[in-house]
Amino acid sequence: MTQTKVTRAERQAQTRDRLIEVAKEMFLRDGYAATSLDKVALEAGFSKGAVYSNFRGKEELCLAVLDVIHAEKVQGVLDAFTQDADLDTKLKAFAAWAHQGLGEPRWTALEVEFGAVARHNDWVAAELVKRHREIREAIGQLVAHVAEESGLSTTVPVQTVATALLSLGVGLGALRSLDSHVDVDVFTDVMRVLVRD
Amino acid sequence: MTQTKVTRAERQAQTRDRLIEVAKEMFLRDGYAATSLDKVALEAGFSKGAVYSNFRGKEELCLAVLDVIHAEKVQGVLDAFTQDADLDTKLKAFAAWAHQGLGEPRWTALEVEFGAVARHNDWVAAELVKRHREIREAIGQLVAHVAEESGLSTTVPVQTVATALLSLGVGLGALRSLDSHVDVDVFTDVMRVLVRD
DNA sequence: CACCGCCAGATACCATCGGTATCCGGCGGG
DNA sequence: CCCGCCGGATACCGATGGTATCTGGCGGTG
Repeated sequence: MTQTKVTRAERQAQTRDRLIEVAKEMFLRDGYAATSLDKVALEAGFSKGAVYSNFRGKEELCLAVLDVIHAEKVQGVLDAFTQDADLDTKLKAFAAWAHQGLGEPRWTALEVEFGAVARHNDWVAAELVKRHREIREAIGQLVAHVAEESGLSTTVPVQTVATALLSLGVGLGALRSLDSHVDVDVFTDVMRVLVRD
Repeated sequence: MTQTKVTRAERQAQTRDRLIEVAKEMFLRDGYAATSLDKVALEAGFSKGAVYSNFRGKEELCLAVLDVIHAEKVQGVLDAFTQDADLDTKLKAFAAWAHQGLGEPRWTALEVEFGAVARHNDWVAAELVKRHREIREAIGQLVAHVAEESGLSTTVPVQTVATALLSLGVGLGALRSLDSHVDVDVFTDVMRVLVRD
């Protein structure tokens, strides 16, 4: 039985999580600019005041949302490559994941739209850059690990591969969010070329 | 001596061109959302009414701006590859152009930010997709031409190369507009890998 | 156990923006 | 020469992000 014995801090944490959850859905579906704080708060069952009492503003809310999304993405990549199988199986698993990842949800679209916002606020820009560097670092380590494990070498430095894959993913996703005819397999095709030797 | 003998249509065309010119500068410098039509009109020496009498709205103004930018970009690429020299010289010329193209101006940032806007307006989305397809087509033909001329074959289909290069350029530019430490050379590195055999 | 300070969240309000409706003044055809 | 037409100006609206202020109930204290 869940006691109604919840401290104020716990209540606030619940409010915060619910706001992030609702905001994530709306940001991904409608984009950053088209999602108003009023609508997020209302959909979550609160008023705009709740948002401003949990986040410094719209940007900080979006950063919190991006943190959740990034964690999900990292987990997805790890799941694909962690299984005990040969490289081709792993690449296929990753390709399948990338397919549904670059397919419908508009993650990269949100990422780049928010990037435009960040350019007007040094603090937001710094926070976003920090996250991007972590992601590139993670990709680089993963690529290095996979390459070594499979006895392959990359055609260019690992850091270049990481930057290329992140850029390609972001760009491809952004293009695809407009034109679903853009071929998703381009991503894995390029990836194979970069790690082949 | 330039006669003041200008028809009304000519005057309006001048107004339109001036608005596009000013809007291009402000969109690239501050981004789409952060550029208000009031400021554009004022900076151009007109009022907001002039904007709405020349364009259906902010989106159409931005499409006109993108047309100008696209034309400049295409010309830049052609200039790099049209010169009569060996492949490596051409690639170096292109690399130099890409360096200053992906470096400071925030073209790709504008492109992806406007892409987010386009998702809420079918007509705008269609117009943008049309332009993207033309660009990919142009890149594809150029790559095919260069490869054939140099007796090389691409490691993946030409259309894939074109999509990869456009996506990579867009993504890399978007990332770089936030974090200038992201390596520009990634673009040409990947390009070399894709056309080498 | 009663009381009161404090804080999460609500409410009211403001500036700015894209967009629309309406108006004005000078060009150009009759 | 004159009047209709249209490019551009002006006034206004609804929505949005952000700020200031208020309030009611939780939780530490005597």
